[in-house]
Amino acid sequence: MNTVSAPETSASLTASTYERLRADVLNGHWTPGSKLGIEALRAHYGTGATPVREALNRLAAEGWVQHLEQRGFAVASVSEDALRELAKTRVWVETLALTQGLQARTPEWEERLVLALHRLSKTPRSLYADRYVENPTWEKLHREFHQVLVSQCGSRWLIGFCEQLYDQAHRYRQLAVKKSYKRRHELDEHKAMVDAVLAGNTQAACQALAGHYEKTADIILNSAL
Amino acid sequence: MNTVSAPETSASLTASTYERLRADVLNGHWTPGSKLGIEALRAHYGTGATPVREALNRLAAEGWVQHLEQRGFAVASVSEDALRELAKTRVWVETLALTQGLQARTPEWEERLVLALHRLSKTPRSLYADRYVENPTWEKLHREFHQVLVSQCGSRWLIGFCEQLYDQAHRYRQLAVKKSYKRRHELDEHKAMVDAVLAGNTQAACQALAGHYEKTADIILNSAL
DNA sequence: AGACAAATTTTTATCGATGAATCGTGTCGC
DNA sequence: GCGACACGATTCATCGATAAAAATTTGTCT
Repeated sequence: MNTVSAPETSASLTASTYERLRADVLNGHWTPGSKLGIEALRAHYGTGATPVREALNRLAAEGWVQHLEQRGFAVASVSEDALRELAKTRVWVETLALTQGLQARTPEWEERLVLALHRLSKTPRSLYADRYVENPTWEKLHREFHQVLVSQCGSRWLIGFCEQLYDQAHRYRQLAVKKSYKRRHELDEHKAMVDAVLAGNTQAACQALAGHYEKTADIILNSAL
Repeated sequence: MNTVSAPETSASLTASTYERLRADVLNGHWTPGSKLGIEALRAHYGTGATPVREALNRLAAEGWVQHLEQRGFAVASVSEDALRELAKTRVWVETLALTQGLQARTPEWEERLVLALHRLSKTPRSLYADRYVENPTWEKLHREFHQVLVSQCGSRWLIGFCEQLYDQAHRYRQLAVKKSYKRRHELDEHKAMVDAVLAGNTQAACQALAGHYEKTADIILNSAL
């Protein structure tokens, strides 16, 4: 849709530090609960304290890091309960978004959905067949697929919430995958959702969606966070 | 519940600047769309540029201000469409939260709700009977009431979303009230919700809730934003 | 040894100054 | 008359230095 990457040195230092730091929290590079000392980050990302601090403030507002008044920042912690709550919320909120989307469905949306699924199906989840190595393309397309799924709901707020929850869940997935990667037929699950949407069957679509998220949460929980 | 105010010089400068700035955006002190120059804010809040900047970064992440790369910050703009979308989303999300809350209802929750309504009913909306002057106590209790209403849903995410939406709607209300204040029987509406909840009637509760928000939005829209 | 207090080190929060980009304005050429 | 360009004035983003807090170590006394 629009130009994709290469934010290398483009934007402000704050912006690029924010993105890198965020990505590093998301993919588990910084362990949940661990302290994010200014000096350490400053050195790691090769900037001054100001950009680091501003980035941390944004991330704190978004809930990725925790700000302890007068004693710095720490990576937001994780817990089994929090994951269960997250999964539950996702089912609720995305069911809502999907239901609304179906009530306002258009051929154009259906086409975008089919296309997103097609692209996802053409991309392997892992870079290698024998062992799991994260495939950035798959990750991007997967996020896009879920984004399209809720994009028809007609509320930018709701779409934003879904994205937030997606990213939160993504972190849990990343953390789990580091322990053990479990093969899975997610393509079938995605296809089931699309089929239900194309058939205009709200109930089936929501059920597929709920099943998908519950399964994801179970897998993560079983990998012993 | 806990100590309320007087964050005067207590916390860090960033924290207090954040709170004050946020409050000023919420109650319309800074006009939507207007520029928030660092120097102006620095002077107004009597601090250095750093705390102002960090506060702005948090507010940007929360959607209260807009950050234009390399050209500063501006108060998030408003529009009729945005308000309609906001109201719609509120109905959806709070209906969801309320429904879930009712499915997990407890005597303790009902008591908190009754109490919140009682306190609200004892407080006048305006400080004066003849003309409208915002009553901070009423504002606080009103927010609390709506918070309690959704607090039983079992998802901190959902509760957080509801609060975000409440605060967003609050800004629109503040902006509208500056143009014209319209007397209204909100107490009856609040009572209708509580009654429905106490009766365990999910449908009636959600209907009352939806009506309440739609009416609010209409009043604001009619005051010619 | 354990508890407390003082002294030291580390880290955070904030300031003032500087480099860098944007904006405004006036001039020149067509 | 109007757009391209250059120059100055603002304003933003970032740095290095410093004051203020917290954490850590050391030292003393019971």
